[in-house]
Amino acid sequence: MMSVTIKDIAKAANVSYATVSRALSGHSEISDKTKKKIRKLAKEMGYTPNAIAKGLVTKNTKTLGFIVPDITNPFFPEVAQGVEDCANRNGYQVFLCNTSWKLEKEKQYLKALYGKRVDGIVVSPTSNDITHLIEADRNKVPVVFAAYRPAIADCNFVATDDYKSAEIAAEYLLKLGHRKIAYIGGQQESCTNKYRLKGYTDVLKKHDISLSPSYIKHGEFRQQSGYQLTKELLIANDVPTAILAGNDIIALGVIQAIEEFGLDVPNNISVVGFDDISFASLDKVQLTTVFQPKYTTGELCVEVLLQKIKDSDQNPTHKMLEPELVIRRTCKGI
Amino acid sequence: MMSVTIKDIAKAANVSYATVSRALSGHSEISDKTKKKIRKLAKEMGYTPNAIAKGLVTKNTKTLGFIVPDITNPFFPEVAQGVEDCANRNGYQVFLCNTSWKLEKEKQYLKALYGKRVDGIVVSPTSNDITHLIEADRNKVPVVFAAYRPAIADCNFVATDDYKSAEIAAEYLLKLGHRKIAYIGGQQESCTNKYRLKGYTDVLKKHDISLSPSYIKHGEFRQQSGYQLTKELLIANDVPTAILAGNDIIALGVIQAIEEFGLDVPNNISVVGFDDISFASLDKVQLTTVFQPKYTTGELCVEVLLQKIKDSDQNPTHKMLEPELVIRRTCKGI
DNA sequence: GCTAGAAATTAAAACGTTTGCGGCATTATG
DNA sequence: CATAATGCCGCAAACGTTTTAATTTCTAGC
Repeated sequence: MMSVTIKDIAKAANVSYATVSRALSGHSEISDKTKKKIRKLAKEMGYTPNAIAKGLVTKNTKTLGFIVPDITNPFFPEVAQGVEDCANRNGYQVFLCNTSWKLEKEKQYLKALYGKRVDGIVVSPTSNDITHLIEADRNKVPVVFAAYRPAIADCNFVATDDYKSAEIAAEYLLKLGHRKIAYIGGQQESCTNKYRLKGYTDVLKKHDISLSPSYIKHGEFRQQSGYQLTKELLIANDVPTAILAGNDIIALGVIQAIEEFGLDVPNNISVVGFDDISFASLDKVQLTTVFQPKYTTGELCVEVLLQKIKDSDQNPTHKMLEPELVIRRTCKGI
Repeated sequence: MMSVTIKDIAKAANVSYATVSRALSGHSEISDKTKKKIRKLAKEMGYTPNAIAKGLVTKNTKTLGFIVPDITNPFFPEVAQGVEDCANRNGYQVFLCNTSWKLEKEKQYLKALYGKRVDGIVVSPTSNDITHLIEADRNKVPVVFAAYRPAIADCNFVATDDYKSAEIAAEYLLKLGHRKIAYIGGQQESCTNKYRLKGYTDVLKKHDISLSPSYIKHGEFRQQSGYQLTKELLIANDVPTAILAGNDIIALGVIQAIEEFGLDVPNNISVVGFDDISFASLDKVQLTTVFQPKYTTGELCVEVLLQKIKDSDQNPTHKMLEPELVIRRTCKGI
């Protein structure tokens, strides 16, 4: 498995290896004749440039990292697709790193990515503890946050306005006549969750609706968690007429629990989610939810990342994307 | 953003950089005293080893590539999870490459991965044209096929027995009394599809059931494709009583088309899929399907890959995993 | 206190590229 | 025809590691 190097070609062509390098890369003074000759030779010999040797001298690897908390939630593959496509279009490749919502893994991956000298990192953080990411951004490698709005101003992010998303959803439920609206969230500490929760509580407050603390529950951004939490909620005596779920897969769990409990969606309880993952639009599901531009988020992330790579001391970019209510069949007026 | 190197540490510690290297890597003769001193220093100075420089000399990058056709199909994230976890456990990282079912992209990625000198590649090929992958495996970098059984014997793969899967499904449908069973497949050329199709046709033949060619349709492994093809099927006059879908997401499209057509699943038409993606078990969906051990597939792939990396001239490994019929609510007896 | 041998350290080469600088042909200029 | 300008190309250093061989330092035995 000995691979052919630039030196082998140089020997075969009887030129210096500087010449080979120039012929292959193109962007240097070299005669057309030798360029063609060498390129032909390289092809014949089955030469594949060693990107890692190249990276060592040029100091860039044309590689990005993408850290996600849960590749199994269809939300992330869709943004990953955006990340990947855009990176690819610009000649970059991406390391996908899945943390399974574990901060420790996130830290490990960050270190590994930096060790591999990726040119930049887009990350959808696992928790609200992002000090390591900020530190990396400041001293080591450009970072942009995906689908996450950091509390600190001095960093790049592109996110959908979670606060507004929750407002829209809550307002919609209110308009339908609901007053007893529960919230089944994901990780309580997560930024996304905080904004959504705040959007929800603010709207209720604005309409002078007192919210019972038993109506607010937190777990994880997982179907199982939504299921479990909803069960607990229903077992308690005061059943709500509507449930705002932390995201779509939670919503799926919520619905499952409701129906298993013998109640109907939307006749007994209305449910709305967030994200609009592809399965939400399934005929059988028809989940009312708040759309987030997932693919676009991914694309924009690498766009700002590439900007940052090109010009390292530009001002931080913040992109706020617009959510959109998509009404399907899991909500009903009272 | 100047990173600290081994030389900086050497200077600070007043030793040669060979010593630093040894102190950090550990597996060489060095006194405990200097080892501790240097490690402490390295930490203080915020040293992160440059994996790419290391890769250049050691000839391995502790990096794997994983090429998938469609990250958006939940089947692949689950095997990706297996790939990633297992790789991670063994100190490897993985490049995720998404081809969107495009052969050209697959070739590009293969080249890029080899350029980055990954230590191995697991690939779920996009088409049945795998010559480039075989060539790579022979001359450049170990390759193992995931969820794919190559026609050529001399290569590594781990796959679920697609032929058997289709047999099981078809037998089940027959047992329920169905005789008019259609097949809505994915890419016709794909290996997976061929085996599943053959399993299906063989079983029908065995039971002396003539199969109308209009009952066999091919498109892509996508929901939209299943939807479209089923519409065409239903418009023609001879409506089947059961449909075997090429995989679960196709099945979802199939069901959608059937219901939109005014028929009911399973009362008018039974449907079975393949894979058992997580959404198949949704209360609202309850898709009868043939389970494939997705996570395990991923894990096993990297296990055999790591074996192959360790011992490059060992015999090819073939792992055949067992499918399993999971009966839910989309099938009914006649 | 000397020496043999072991243990710890250093020096230097190597990995496969890119690139600045210098030199040699070749062509243009007067 | 001599010189200047230009175009191509080669030399060699550099990137940050690991590792082999050589060298120094230490330890122990006498």
